[in-house]
Amino acid sequence: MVSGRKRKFNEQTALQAAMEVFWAKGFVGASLTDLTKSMNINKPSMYSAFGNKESLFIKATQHYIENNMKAHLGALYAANIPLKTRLKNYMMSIVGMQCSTEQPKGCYLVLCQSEVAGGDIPAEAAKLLIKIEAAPKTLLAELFSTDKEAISLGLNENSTGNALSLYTALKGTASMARSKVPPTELEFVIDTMLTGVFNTSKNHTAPSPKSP
Amino acid sequence: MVSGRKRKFNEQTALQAAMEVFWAKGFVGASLTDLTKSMNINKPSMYSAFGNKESLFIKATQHYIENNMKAHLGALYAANIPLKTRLKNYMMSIVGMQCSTEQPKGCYLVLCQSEVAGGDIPAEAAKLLIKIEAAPKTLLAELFSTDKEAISLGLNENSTGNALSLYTALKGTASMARSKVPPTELEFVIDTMLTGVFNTSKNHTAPSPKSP
DNA sequence: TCCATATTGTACCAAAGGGTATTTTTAAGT
DNA sequence: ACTTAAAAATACCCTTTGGTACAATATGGA
Repeated sequence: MVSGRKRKFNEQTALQAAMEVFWAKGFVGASLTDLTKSMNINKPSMYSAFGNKESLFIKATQHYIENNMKAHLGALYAANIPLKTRLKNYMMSIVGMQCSTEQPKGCYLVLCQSEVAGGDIPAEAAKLLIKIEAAPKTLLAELFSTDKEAISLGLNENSTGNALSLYTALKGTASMARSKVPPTELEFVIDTMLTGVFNTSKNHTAPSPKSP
Repeated sequence: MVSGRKRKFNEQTALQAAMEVFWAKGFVGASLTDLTKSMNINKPSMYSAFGNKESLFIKATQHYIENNMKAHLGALYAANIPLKTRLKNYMMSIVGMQCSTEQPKGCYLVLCQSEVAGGDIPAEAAKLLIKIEAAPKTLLAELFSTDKEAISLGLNENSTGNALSLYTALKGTASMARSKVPPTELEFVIDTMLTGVFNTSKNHTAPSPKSP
C-alpha cells in the first residue's frame, strides 16, 4: 500500500444506493445525477471506484443477487417441511421483498429485463440480466425433479413447466407489487398458483385407470 | 375547410408506429428521434399533429387499448362455452399477442407501468396508465361475480381474488414473453393458474361438512 | 518535513435530449 | 394565375446526458 487520501464512502453502501436507483428507474431511466446523488458521492469518485455506468450497473445487479435474492433460497430446502409449504414460504419471502416499503416496489429485474428488449442496455449488462433470469427457473426445476416429495407427487413429470408456472407467478406479483397491490392479496395469488401446480400435476401424472 | 397542404402521413399509421416504439422502449427510453424515425415524419409534424411527447404517448396508449386489448374481450362472453374455456381463450388470446413476432414482445403496459414508480412519467400519462391497470381486474371480477356458472361453482365468493390471480398470471406471462419464452410453454402456465382458481374456490366454498 | 499517491471538488466537454422559429412546399378557393 | 393557409424541412434553442481534465486536499512512508 503506497499511501493516498482515504475514501470517504463505503463501497457497499454506495452500491446499495445505486441498486435502489436502478431498481426504481431502470438502467436507461437512471441518470448519473440520480445515481451519484443517492450514492452521496460525485461523478469522478464514482467513475474511479466503479468504472462507468454499465459496470456500476453490473456491480449493483450482483449486489442485488447477493443481498436480495439468495436470502430466500433457504426456505426451499428447510428440513421436515412439506414441499408445498416450502414453496409457499419461498415465494412469500420474495413477495414480501417485492412489497417492502424499505425499497422500491417490485423486482429489480422486471424493469431492467424489460429494457433489454428495447436495445438500450449495453451488451455485458444485458448478458448478465439474461443469465440471472434463467437461474430461479432452473433452480425450481431441479427441485421439482429431485425432491423426494415432488417425485412421489409426480411433480417431476413436468418439472420445467411447474418451475415456469411458479416463476411466472412471481414475475406477475412483482408487477402487481409495483402497482401497490398489498402482500395479503398477492398471497392469495400465490396460493392459487400453488394449488394449480399441485393439482395439475396430480391429474397429469395419475396413470389413467386402465379401462378394461 | 380552408385549403392548405395535404398531410403526407396517416395519423393512425403514425400512432401505431409510435405505439410500437413505446412498447419496445418505454416512455423514458423512447426518444423523439426513435419515435419520429419510426413514424416516418419529422419533429415539427409530430408536434403539430400530436402536441408533445406526453400527449403522443397518451394517444398511442389509447390506440393500444382500442387495437390490442379490446379484441380479446369477446372470448369472455361467448355463448354456450364453459367458463373455464372462455377464460382460457381470453388469456391465450392475450398470450398470443404477447408472444407475437409482429410486435414487440410482452405487454405495452408492463414496462410503462413499471416506469410510473420511477417518477419520470408526466402526471397525465401516469394517471392514464394507472386507470388502465384497473380495468381488466374489475372486468374479470365482475365476470366472476355475475356469471351464472361462476356463481354455481362458488367462484363469486372471492371474485376479486380470482380476478387478481388471473391478471397477475397475465402480467407474468408478459414478462416471460419478453424474455422470449414461447407461447406453448406459457399455455401450460395459464392452464395451471386456471386449475388453481377453479380448485381453490371449490375448496374455499364447499361448506365444511358439519362434523357432528 | 517533505514527497508520492490516492481521493475529492469544480469546471468543463461533446452528444443527445425535448421542443421551436423560420423558411419552403404544396394544395384548395377565387 | 394568385392568394391563403396548412404541412414539411431545415436549422436552431436550451437543458441534460455520460464522461473527463485539472486543481485542491488529505494521507502514509521515508
